Amino acid sequence: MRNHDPFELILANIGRHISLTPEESSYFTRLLKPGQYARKEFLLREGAVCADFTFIVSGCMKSYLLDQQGKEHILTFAAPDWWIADINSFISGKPGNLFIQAINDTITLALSRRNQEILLREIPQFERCFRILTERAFAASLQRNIDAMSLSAVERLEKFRQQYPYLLPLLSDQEIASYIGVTPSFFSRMLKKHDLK
Amino acid sequence: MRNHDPFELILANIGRHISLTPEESSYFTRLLKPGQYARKEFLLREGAVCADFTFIVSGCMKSYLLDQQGKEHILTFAAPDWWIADINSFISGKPGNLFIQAINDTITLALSRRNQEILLREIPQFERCFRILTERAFAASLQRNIDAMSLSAVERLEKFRQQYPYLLPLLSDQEIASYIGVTPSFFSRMLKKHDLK
DNA sequence: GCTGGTTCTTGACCAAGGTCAAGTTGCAGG
DNA sequence: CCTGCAACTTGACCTTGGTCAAGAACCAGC
Repeated sequence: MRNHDPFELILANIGRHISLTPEESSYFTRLLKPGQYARKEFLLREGAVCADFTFIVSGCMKSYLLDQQGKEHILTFAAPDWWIADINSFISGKPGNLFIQAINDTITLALSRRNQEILLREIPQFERCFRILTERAFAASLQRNIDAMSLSAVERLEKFRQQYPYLLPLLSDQEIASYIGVTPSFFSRMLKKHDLK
Repeated sequence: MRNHDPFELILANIGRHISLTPEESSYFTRLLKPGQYARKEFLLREGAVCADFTFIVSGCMKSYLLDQQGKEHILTFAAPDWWIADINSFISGKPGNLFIQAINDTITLALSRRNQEILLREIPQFERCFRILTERAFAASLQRNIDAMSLSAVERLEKFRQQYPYLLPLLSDQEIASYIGVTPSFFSRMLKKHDLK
């Protein structure tokens, strides 16, 4: 029997941090808006306000920005069971500079800023939940800063592969190159030179 | 008349996010442990568990790591009214790899993990407060990732100077160089070449 | 007013990674 | 089965920033 409850994954995600009664769970899920995105479809574009905190049910998304020269820099990937947003825009309510785009056909659950506020007011435990989620994301982001400063491109690639093995089959070389911060041509040379194919 | 209440700054910091009764304020401040550090003194060393979330009352601190080649990479500076910690170690309870060191003589207020737990249990509003603080720190960290990927060294320096003008008189060139991710010798050349002195 | 340690500067050389353009390969749609 | 586009590769050359070592400048303490 397959998984017929679209909320099973997100409730398990939340349940790792707080315990909800069935009523609370159902209150929560009613605040979520299901969405689906075809491969390459955008959830958010540069200049738009990021109104939602989005949970990935299946598929995969990426957030990236275009620099002054129009080059794409990938900030994060989001696989199932992860959240994605342009945090800066989400917390400030101002237009952001990130794109969020589906890498694959993707099914999502969106929690809008407004509904998040309602949720936090009605079930204050969620403050705790979001604090913990944010702490972890923050720690991961700091680690990425450290890696960018102290590791070579090859080391960053190795680390990426070990850390996110399940992402590898979903991503093009270009996307991995962008995430670790090198150009596609250097990435290609790097694979060859170090026999990393 | 000078500021005689050592808790004034931290209460204002908290008060930007939540409203406390006088009783709550006093409950909170009793959970804080005052500390002072002489210039160059360590609050935390590599391999130790970071047990405290530390608020800077006056002075200035930095967190950094040493890479495999023994080079120092500064992750964050903390001026008065800021918090500093090795978040990774703090949330996991495991030994971390950061040093936290006073740049100047510094006065601090430390909230231990244990006391934070008590605080969160007794005054759940603090969940909200720490969620917001963490969100902001996370957003800043993401922005730093973006800058590292998409800006040149000179651009990163300019941005740093604009963003933290009050830090400049406290820091040596080496420290700024380390923060923006270049060597001291390249930093020196960079200043000369672009007349940035 | 020395003396010693930092910090900063500079020169000569080096290496990691970028750029641009021209192929190749691969594969999806018709 | 062909066409067309996107992804990947490769060559020639360039730029940014690193390394190492030596000297200059700047204190702080005595």
